[in-house]
Amino acid sequence: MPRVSRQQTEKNRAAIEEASARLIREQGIKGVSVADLMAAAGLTHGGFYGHFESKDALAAAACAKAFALSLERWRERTARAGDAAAALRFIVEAYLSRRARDDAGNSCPAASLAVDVAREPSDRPVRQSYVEGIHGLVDSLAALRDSGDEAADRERALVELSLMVGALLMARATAADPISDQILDAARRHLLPEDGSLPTP
Amino acid sequence: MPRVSRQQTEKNRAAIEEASARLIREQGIKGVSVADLMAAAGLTHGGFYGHFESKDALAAAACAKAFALSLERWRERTARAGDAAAALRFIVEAYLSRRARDDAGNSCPAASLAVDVAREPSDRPVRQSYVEGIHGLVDSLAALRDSGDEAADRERALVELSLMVGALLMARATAADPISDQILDAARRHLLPEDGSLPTP
DNA sequence: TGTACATCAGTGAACGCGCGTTCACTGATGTAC
DNA sequence: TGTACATCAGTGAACGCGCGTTCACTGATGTAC
Repeated sequence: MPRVSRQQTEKNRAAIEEASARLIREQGIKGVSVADLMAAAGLTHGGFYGHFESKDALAAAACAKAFALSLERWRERTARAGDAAAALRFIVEAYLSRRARDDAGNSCPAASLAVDVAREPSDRPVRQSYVEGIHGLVDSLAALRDSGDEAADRERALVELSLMVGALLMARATAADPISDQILDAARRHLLPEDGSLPTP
Repeated sequence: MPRVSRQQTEKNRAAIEEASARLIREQGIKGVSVADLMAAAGLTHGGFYGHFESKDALAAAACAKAFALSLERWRERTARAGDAAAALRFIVEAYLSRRARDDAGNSCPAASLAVDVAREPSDRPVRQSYVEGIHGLVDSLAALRDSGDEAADRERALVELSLMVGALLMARATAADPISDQILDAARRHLLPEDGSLPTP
């Protein structure tokens, strides 16, 4: 059934972006085909080029979308928390949870897409999306400190995000081995030292 | 020129493994073809299945090889350093160097292969290679502490490796943006707090 | 040590398949009057 | 408001291409005597 209303067209485009944001985090940019992505949005592959110039262009849009979703979730957690310390705790605990490890498609693109983006040639638009996304997350983490020393807050945020990304990715790659949980727990205790032992999932 | 001596056959197999260890770290397991890998070893693609049962089996061997090379390099650095603290400094500085960021093919497989391995189904042999490799690196890092508290040394090693992996991967994905160097510097200062500012590459 | 021959490592064409992208077509949507 | 028609979002077949894997073949290596 061809020709669809403008409203529906926009919905379809959004559906392609959202499905792609999930699928490329799960399986990688090269791991899903245009036909896969369109099918996940409930469409057939032929209409793809009416929405995006190329698969590269979609990858950039999907990466930006994934970061936007992550940042939004961080903001919700921050709003729900009483203070900045509690907000940081919520963010870290969710980031390093078994749920996040086992559901790459809904977790942080800074981690899930890092290697894909690193392997893209430097002129590909997805790299710019990734850089902007990292800036957004780092600024957001640094703002939680607000110690007065802006440089120190930012440096701390860079370390926090790096540790979370590394721990999440290694935990994912070693899932099924006991070291996977140990990595997540060690990273969480390091970031939240007041934490004693941990709640089981 | 077919039929080659047994010695040459072994050399060829080693060359395939070594070329693959480099290329899959650079471009990913899915990013290089069997023909690419064989060509990098100076051979044609048809002979591949005389050496390996499948591309999956090669990926596992190449991953193991990459970890073995990394561990060997850590051991050389440790031997060259006067004491354990100096060894840790050598390892961290090399790990978080611009050189390592810009040369994924020769740097730590714990980072370069994390996402590829995480996306492999759990029955693929490369996952076992990765888990064993991580155990080797963690044990090696923990041994450098040797504080008497084995559990604490190991937990610290898990945090150190996670931070290095995350920082290296994010620095790679953001290369060309100033934040890339800032990530490497922040992680290094966190791991080597006695470090003041840094030598430029 | 020398000879005859079986072995098998490597070659390159070929296989079926899925990829990103293009395009003629369809028919409901949006618009001009 | 109603009608006639141009527009264009989505469909599905088709394109050239590269993938992992197979296989008949080649001829130097390794071995039996």
